[in-house]
Amino acid sequence: MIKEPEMREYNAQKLEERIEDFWKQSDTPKKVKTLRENGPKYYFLDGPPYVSGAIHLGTAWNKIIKDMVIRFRTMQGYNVRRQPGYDMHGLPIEVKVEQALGLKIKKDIEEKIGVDEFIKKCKEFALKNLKTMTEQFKMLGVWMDWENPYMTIKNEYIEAAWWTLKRAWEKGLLEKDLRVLHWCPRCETALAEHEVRGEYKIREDPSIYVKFPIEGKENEYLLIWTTTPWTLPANLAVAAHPEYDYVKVKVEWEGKKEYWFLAKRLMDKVLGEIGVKGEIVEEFKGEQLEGIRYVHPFLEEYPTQKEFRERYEWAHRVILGDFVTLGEGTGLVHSAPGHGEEDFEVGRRYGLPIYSPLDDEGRYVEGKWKGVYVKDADPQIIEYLKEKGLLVKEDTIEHKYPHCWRCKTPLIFRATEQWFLKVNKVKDQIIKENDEKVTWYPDWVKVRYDNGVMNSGDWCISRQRYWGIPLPFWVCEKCGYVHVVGSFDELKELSKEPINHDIHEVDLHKPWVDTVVLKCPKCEGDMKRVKDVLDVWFDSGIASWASLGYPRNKKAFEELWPADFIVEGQDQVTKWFYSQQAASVIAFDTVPYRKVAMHGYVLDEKGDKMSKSLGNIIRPEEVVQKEGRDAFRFYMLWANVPWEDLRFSWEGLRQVKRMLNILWNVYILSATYMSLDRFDPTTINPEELPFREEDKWILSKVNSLIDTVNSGLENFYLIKATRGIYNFVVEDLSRWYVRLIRKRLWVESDDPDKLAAYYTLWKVFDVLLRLMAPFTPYLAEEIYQNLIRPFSERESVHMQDWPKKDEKLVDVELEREMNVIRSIVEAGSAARQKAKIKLRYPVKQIIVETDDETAIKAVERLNRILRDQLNAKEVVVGKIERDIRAKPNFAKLGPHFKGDAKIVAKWIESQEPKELYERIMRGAFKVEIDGKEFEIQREHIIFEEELPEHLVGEEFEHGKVFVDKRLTRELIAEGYAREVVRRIQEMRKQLDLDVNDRIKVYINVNEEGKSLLQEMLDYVKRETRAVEVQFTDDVKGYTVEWTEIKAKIGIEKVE
RNA sequence: GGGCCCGUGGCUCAGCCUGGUCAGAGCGCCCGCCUGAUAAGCGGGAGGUCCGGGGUUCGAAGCCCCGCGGGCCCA
Repeated sequence: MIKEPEMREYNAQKLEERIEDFWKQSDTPKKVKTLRENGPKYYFLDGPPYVSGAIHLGTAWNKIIKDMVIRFRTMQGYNVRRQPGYDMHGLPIEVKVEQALGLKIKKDIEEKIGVDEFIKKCKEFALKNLKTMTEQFKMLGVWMDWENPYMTIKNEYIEAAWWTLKRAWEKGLLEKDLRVLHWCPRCETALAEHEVRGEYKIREDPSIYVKFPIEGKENEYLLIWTTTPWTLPANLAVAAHPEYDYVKVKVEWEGKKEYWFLAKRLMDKVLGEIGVKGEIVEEFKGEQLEGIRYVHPFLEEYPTQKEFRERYEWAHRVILGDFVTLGEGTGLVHSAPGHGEEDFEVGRRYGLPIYSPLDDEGRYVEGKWKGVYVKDADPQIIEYLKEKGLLVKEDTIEHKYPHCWRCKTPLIFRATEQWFLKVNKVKDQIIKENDEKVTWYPDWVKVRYDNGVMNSGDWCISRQRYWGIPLPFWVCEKCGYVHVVGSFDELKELSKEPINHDIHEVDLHKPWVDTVVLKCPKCEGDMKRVKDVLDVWFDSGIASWASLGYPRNKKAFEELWPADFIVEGQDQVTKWFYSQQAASVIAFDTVPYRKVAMHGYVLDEKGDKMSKSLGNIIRPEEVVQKEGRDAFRFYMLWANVPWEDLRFSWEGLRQVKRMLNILWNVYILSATYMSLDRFDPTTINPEELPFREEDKWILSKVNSLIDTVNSGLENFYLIKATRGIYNFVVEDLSRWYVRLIRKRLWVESDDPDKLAAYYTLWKVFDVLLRLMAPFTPYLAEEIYQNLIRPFSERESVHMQDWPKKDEKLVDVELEREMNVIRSIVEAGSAARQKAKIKLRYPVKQIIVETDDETAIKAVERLNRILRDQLNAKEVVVGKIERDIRAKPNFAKLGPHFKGDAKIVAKWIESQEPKELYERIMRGAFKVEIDGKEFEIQREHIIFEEELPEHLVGEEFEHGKVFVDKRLTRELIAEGYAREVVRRIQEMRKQLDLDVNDRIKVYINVNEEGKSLLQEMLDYVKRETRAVEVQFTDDVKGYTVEWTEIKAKIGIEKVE
């Protein structure tokens, strides 16, 4: 049976705690899983959050979306895989652990702490954060398999990475190569493209113009510009664009005549900056400069450069490259193939050496500045150039420069040997597979994605660090043969010393894995593992199969892969969305997911990013504690379209809370009456109930709502679903349906009319709660437990099936008519307000003037609702005869007719208004007045309707609504009685009387009031449950003086 | 510099795909109403160059082009 709710007010915190207990006690999440065990499989893949610490609103948003999807699909009957994942390796953790241990430089790890200990600490740190984050996710009501998350640090996971790399190796998509890459001199490791993305920060650097003397010429120089003086020692060429125009200009420099070469278009700008005047003496195309040899500025200081000068045909010459731009600089670009990507490429074309005389910490290993850190060398180099007379101009520049994503050290470009996945070879296939198999939400993200793929190069996967998946590459010390190990078993097989453990008894991380020496299959020599670990982005890239335990366990993979759905923030478009496809195409020749959705970032109310420095961080706990989990969840899915950034607003959250509160109130109302009447929907045959129009209407509406929510969820247009629910609850259910049926609920005894309303309400809840369960799992459960559970076998709303639309109940025509009725009621209420007749006083007649067929039908069919809501004795469709008055509009006449305005005005006043109205409505016309011609326009005349005195009108969308404001004595009596009743009700409430308590009423009122009330005595008694009403001066009991109605009223409870 | 997205009342956002119902909602503001859902609820009002400029069209917030401003991603 439905019980009277003991919690009258919506207290989210209390309710949610209670439901949390309920779920725990009855083990609901597990039952939900078991229930769907045999359903069709649905592979949801959790993008693993990085275990950096506590979650923030963005992480919360992400998991809220995921949980909603999981619950939705589960209710649809799918057997949803809901394993959460955690990304647990990588530099961010290493950096934090280094800080915690007080380590300054990379060597400290090996020398002060030891790799073993360091790894242990990293692992502890990662596991500790995992635990914290899991608790936070649980707090949000996210139901995932928290006991069984996939972790990238598990041996099986590592094995999956090894297997994948072996696949790449076998397919020739893995190679070791010397290339120029971003390098962090603090972390002492190479960084991949995606790690540098978004890490460009403004910083100040030197900006210098330097002249390189041209060999064999007096006073002729190539003018170059650079912001990285430290790369000059490694300079090997100067690049020019073959098609641009270059000039040789004559300048006065330090009292001497000199000739400088630079791009024509940049001449004025550059010479202006330097502060010299120049005169063009010759012009060339860039290609004509090719081959000019110059004297390297540090030829003497760097013996290696001297060697290059001898050995390489193209060293220290002008070379050609399309990458040269005229945006800045001189159009002659200093090129150091060991320190720049483009320099590297063009250097390769000209057969130049890749020279990068730095150690891992960014210090020169030879030459004049040997041992100096490159950034420290900048000023020294500038000073030295000055001494040599080669520095033309010294300045500084603010520009964007890449920094290490974890330690914020400025990065340097450096040529090193690294391991690469040759993504360039499979790019086309990635795009093709993506095109054919993946649906993107919203669809334009796919364009962004494709552009990203086309722009990306090979993937540098090696890191010279510790906390990561060890690269499974073993190299023979004797013959250099490389073997890629694809599994633990393979490792055992090839190991020189027998490994007598199974996979769970070892830790595949460093340092253990480095102790394993393999026997070279070629020469029987010792093979040792390369020291590097894997780029952490690769870890998550293989999640779709590694999380399933593949390849060690094949079953789950065969049943589930590829993933049906993934969803992450917009920063993952070129990261996780991409790394997964790249890794998967390499391993399986196809993409690993079918549907992918993108969401935005969470910003603060003003649209700024939340950050510690701005002090505008809002923690998920704070939100939950203030407004509750349900409101939080619903809000995050309601505030805006999911792919845009969400400006978190407390005001918006409160608005959602208000909606939930309204729903709660509707529930309290329903449950209170239903429990009082011991309502049981299972004993009722709905076929026999006398449903009213409003019942049919709300049932139609709730069934239409199913469609709305479905299409919103299927298309990841989440606000369509949430706003649909919001509007239904607030507008349809509370503001309208409940308002219409209130009186019916008051009727005592088993009235079929009342039962129809109960049944309707119950049915609406039955559907609505299921629709809301994925969004507000707690509230839906609470109401379900009282209202639905007593009559259902499913012990939780989350075990219910997703509602299916009942076409029989949908009546679009009725929905349309009800819309009209609502707008008529609104207009009628507005008219009443104008006439100053309170709703408590009935009016005689309301006339609806309209030509609209739906409106006419609606007024007929739903007449009772109109009369009821507008408190009118009669509502009819009709036409009001009215007069029109025409007034000259002086505001318009004046400016238009100037001095003649008065004549025109007079003419307007003299016309028959109705004729004038009809004439002007056909368009402007000309008229002759006093021999002059004037053009009269619509705006020149103000038409006023003159309604019959007793009517007040108001427009609605299909016409006008008129209220007859004549009050008869009968009407006044009724209204006055209602005034009195309302006051007595108020007093009953103040006394905290029970709805069924009987009372005696004493009224002291003037004769007029008394006589009015006496006509309505039965009504007053009935409404207030009074056994007796006495008119007396001697008012007894609980007494209140009501001045607004000039009466003193007393009431007494009758035992 | 390139790609994608966004720019609608004081604020937060719908509407744009499929051009034509005086451009909608909520919050805030002002004025009322209602009262056994009630430390709630409801109605009305004021408030908008739909970022700017061109174009297509009988008609543009919407479609096209060019700007401006913001975001993300990439150079």
